[in-house]
Amino acid sequence: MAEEEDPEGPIIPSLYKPPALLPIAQLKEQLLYTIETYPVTIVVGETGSGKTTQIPKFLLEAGWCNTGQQIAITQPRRIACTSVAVRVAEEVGTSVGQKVGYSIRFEDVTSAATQVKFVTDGLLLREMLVDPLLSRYAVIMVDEAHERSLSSDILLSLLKKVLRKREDLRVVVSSATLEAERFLDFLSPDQGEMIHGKSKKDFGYIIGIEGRTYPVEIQYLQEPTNNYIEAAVEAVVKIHEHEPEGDILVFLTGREEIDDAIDMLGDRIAEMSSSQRKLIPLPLYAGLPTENQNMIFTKPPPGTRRVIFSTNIAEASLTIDGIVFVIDSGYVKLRSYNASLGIETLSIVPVSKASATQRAGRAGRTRPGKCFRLYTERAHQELQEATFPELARANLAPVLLQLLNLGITNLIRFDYLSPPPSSLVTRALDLLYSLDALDPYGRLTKPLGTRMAELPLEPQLARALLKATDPEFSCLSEMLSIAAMMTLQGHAFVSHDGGKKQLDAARRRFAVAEGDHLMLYNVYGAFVQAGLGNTAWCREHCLNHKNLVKAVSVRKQLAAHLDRFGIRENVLAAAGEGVLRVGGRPLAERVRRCLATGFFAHAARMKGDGSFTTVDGKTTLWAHPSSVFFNRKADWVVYSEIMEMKGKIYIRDLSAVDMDWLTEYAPEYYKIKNGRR
DNA sequence: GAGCACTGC
Repeated sequence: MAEEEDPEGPIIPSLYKPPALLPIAQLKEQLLYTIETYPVTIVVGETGSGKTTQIPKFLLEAGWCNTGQQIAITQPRRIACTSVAVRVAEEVGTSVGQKVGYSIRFEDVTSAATQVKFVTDGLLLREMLVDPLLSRYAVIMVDEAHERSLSSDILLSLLKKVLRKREDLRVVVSSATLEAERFLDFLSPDQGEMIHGKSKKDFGYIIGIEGRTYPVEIQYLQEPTNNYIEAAVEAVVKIHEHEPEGDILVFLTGREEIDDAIDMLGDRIAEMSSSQRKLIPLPLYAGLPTENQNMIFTKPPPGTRRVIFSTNIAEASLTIDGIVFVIDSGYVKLRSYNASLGIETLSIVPVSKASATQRAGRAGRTRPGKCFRLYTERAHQELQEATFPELARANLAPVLLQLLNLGITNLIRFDYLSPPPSSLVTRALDLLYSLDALDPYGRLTKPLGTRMAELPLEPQLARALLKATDPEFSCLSEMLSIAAMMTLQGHAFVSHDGGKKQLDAARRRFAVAEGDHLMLYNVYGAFVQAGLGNTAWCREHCLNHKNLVKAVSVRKQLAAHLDRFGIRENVLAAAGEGVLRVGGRPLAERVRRCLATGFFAHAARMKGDGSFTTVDGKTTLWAHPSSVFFNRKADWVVYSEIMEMKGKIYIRDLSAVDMDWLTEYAPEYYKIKNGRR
């Protein structure tokens, strides 16, 4: 390639300003030159720039796979992998799974012929267990890295290490403008350091690509509002009265707000003249049954305007055609982890500027649009630049377990893109130690720790599952079903027509006095018996068919992992004909004991008023209304999830236990706890 | 007493 293609000469990252943006086709030669020349290329691609589809094609044509290696493009979401793979395969003129394929959990659509592979970032991380240097790839493109998902952050840390070992590897990172320098600086050698004969300034390069979206006019409130739901409905009515045709997308934070807004808008529509009434409100959130979600993708009758009230799902995960107006509340619900209490919190917080920009952009995909922000311009200036990375606010136990399994021993000084607070790291290590996944020296135990790391489950649940084959528990088949159902995170049930009563009645049909885990087990068993394709049965019992099918896949995958460990499910037990009593203990008790071996740290005791307290008696907890213990007596329970919402702490997935079991299965944990008191 | 934003393996 010609020397004069070098676009700007050496760059100084701190002074970097995106050069004039060019459409991707015009940048083909420059992109290929940069990737050839530098180990790291950062692509600043605006929305609709075609980076995800075109860059892999360019690399393929330029012969990057001629040596038999592949090109991997990571995505944070499964849906992106499949849809982009289909499109690129079409453009290349093959069917998916041939030259172009994708690989996501439960679906590997690749073959010996596959050269370009779209993969979720989490799955590529798992692949590193088998192939730590990712030697089968010539180029790895980390797409949407600016979203700062847990997996892509970790992946970048690991790629930094791999780049130091593999001179031939090329890494492409796609990013928003804001983070470009940070990524380049992170992946590059330190000042004065040389890697493969390259110094900081000739290790990487940033390229900007022009987008193909339409301009979006932004409007702010003159005065702040104290009720953004009302303000949103007001804005919808104004747009409907004064603006030309085009659908409206409203960003709110959750289901409750969406339902309220739709009710309020319904009242306003009722007041309108019949010629004005052509306004269709629609809800959109992840928990919505699939058939209702699909209404978003069906064309409305001509002459009508749709108003979609959505959570953050419409910000990046889902694209809706025909949106011309966006109304942005300026808020989002965000999960964070309080390490000192070990409690997750779901709270409503202001969005970042990056989020606000992304939301506004949703109005300009088909023609010029408008975005109405329900806050003042001044408030916007005060927003954080970008959303806090997930790594810095998550429960780190699962990811640390995975890093240990990859041979990374010093987790405190690991080269994180954004180092998490040390309290998060120590809290996670404490938990892993209490679960016997770590020895006193912080090393992964064998085989328990390594097996826990390999299972795609929370560490506590992984431990309980691995304990299920102990003779005193003998409940592997049951624990497999329970673990699979627990990965649905409370989404086994769904109310199809908004009927709360029906939903509660359905839950009661499967409920048992022992608790929620055995209820989930009952649901799983009944579903399998009814038939995997029996959607009518699911509807009748307010069950989410898609999710139950997923549970069946998860169960299969877990069983396959265990099989690899040499742990096999007893076929008789799987058919429900196994030994029901071991040492005089009924099966249900053995399951609850087994759960206690994983969730002993999550114990609580019910008080007279139906609320719970933690073991130290300091914190009041409430059974989530979906629990069988919401209106049923209990003494001690273990739970699998604890979350603070609106100032109240809820526990989910509860099972009744004896206090003695806790001290029996986790003597050290409870000895230490007592010693401290 | 009254309810989970969104992803992923």
